[in-house]
Amino acid sequence: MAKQSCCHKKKLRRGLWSPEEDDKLMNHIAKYGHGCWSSVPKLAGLERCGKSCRLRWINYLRPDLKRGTFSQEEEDLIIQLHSMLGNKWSQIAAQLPGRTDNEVKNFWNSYIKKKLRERGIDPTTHKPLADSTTTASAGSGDRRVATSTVACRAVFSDGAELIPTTTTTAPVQAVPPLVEPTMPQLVDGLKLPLEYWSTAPSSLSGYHQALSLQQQAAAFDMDALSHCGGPPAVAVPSASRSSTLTSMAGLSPGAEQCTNVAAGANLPWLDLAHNNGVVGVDHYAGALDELRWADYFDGAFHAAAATQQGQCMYDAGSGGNADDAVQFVDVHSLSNWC
DNA sequence: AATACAATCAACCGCATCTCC
DNA sequence: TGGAGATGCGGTTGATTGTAT
Repeated sequence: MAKQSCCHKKKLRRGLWSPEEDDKLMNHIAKYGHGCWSSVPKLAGLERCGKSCRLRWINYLRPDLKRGTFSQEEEDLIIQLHSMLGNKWSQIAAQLPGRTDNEVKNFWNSYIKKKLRERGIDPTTHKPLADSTTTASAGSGDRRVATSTVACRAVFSDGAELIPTTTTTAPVQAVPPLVEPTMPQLVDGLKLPLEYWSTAPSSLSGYHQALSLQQQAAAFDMDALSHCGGPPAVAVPSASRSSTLTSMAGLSPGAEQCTNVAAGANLPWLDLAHNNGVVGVDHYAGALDELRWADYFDGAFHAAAATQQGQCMYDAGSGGNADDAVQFVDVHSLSNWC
């Protein structure tokens, strides 16, 4: 017999929400906040499970939701972020104010995925389709092997294609091993230009650029991580709490310390640009682990490696059309895991 | 107008992780 | 320290809506 959900077990209502149910949930949260979700349905007079209430609130009722169609800028940003983060929908959605992970995921699956395929790009690997199949079949454990074989056709959001005349084919073994960085190289100022991911350095310069940034990371001031009034391990929340960000931006109680989340999607404890002290990375090893930087840099290093191939899949390279491309990723926002 | 097919999106499910006792 | 419950996430499903024939 198939395992049944909590709603089944408790014989609770399932399926679409009625306007009356929405009203009840809205009114309850407006008055009391959601607090413990499992107690919300009872307190709000709903025959739903807490999980269902939470989902309804996050995906539909939250007052800060944007709704409507995605703009070209949002679409470009989603593609960029997906190339770096993969299917980390909550993290991607955190960079898009007013959008939910579910919304972004649906948009990706129903629209962007198809669009990329039509342009000959594998939506999973963000590499040209034919090429990604060959590299995938190689099944190598060394990601640099895969990226070093990427073809150089770039397809941009306006449909333009760019086929560079030269292709770097430096043997992989000639490249010194990249040590996966532990903390953002994104230190220099508040915003990281996306040109970093899309510039076309020659041969090994991309590697050296990454290495240089890696060295910067070693000198990165992470003391700022504790600006929220506590040791980093406490102040820096887990990545798995990312979606809490957006709910905190809403009406939930106890969100005072994060009110600027709603305004600018920035966290006070991540106000890195205003602190120039230098501490060792090891000092915050625990916090780093919590932040799952590896998840981020796994993708980022893909992109850095791709730069060695003169590859710019989506944006700024389209003849420098700045209007069409998302130029910056807010570094702080990339760290918005609350 | 009726039907079939495709696209969209809200909601569910199962699992992983976190928190509390 | 371990277990139970709560929470969050990503994948998937299914109902609804739109479009083509």
